[in-house]
Amino acid sequence: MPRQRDRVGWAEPALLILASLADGPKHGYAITKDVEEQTSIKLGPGTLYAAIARLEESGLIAPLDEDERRRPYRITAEGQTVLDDKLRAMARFARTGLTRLGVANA
Amino acid sequence: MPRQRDRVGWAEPALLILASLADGPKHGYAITKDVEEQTSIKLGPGTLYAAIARLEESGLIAPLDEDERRRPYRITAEGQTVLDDKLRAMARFARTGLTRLGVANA
DNA sequence: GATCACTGCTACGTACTACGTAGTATCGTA
DNA sequence: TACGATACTACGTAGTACGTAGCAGTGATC
Repeated sequence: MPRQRDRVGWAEPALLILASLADGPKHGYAITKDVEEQTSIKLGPGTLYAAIARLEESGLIAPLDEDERRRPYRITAEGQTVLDDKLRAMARFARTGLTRLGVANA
Repeated sequence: MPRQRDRVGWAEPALLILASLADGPKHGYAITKDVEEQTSIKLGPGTLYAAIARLEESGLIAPLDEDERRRPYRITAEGQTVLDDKLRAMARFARTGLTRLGVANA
């Protein structure tokens, strides 16, 4: 799916959300803001809440007590494991790619 | 899109292809093999050639002389720029995420 | 005290695209 | 000559990213 400006996306919403929750529990809107700060990627509400629902269904995140205006979520142990795996793979991939590009600091 | 085993994908085919071509020109099948070696991600032909077509259309990769059995491609200067940006963003994101997870080597 | 901006989420439609499977053809090799 | 690897085309399905619109509560400002 055409991501942001060019067609080459590097992270899917689910991963962005997981990484955001790795910092501590947050509700949807706070996740959007955090992701935007960290990555400059703006998740629209449609994208965000759909992805959250799928993550919850997969058991990678879990809902907390909801103050009827906010729906906070936390990352589960399984979510942490998955996230850890993915981030390591990403880091490895990025390092290799930068090396291939001939970038010094890789 | 459900990626591989779990639902949390970390790299889109377009990026995998770009990174593979950063190493030098390759034809489709060789890209599949390279990506699989580097990332354990298997790109089916449908996914692969569709993504290649889009990358070519975007000017991020360009075709080379085709030996009628193989269609080799190279990464363009614009492709290198885009790839460099994405990989740096990925590396930053992965580092931040691992830190948040409390991982030592981040 | 009406308007405006921000917070926070729901609902919905569209189009993209990841993925799998089947099929075609060439080549090497045992 | 039959099998496996190489190399790509064609096609259908369903998942999902993304945008827009809408609704509601909370301030701040004038």
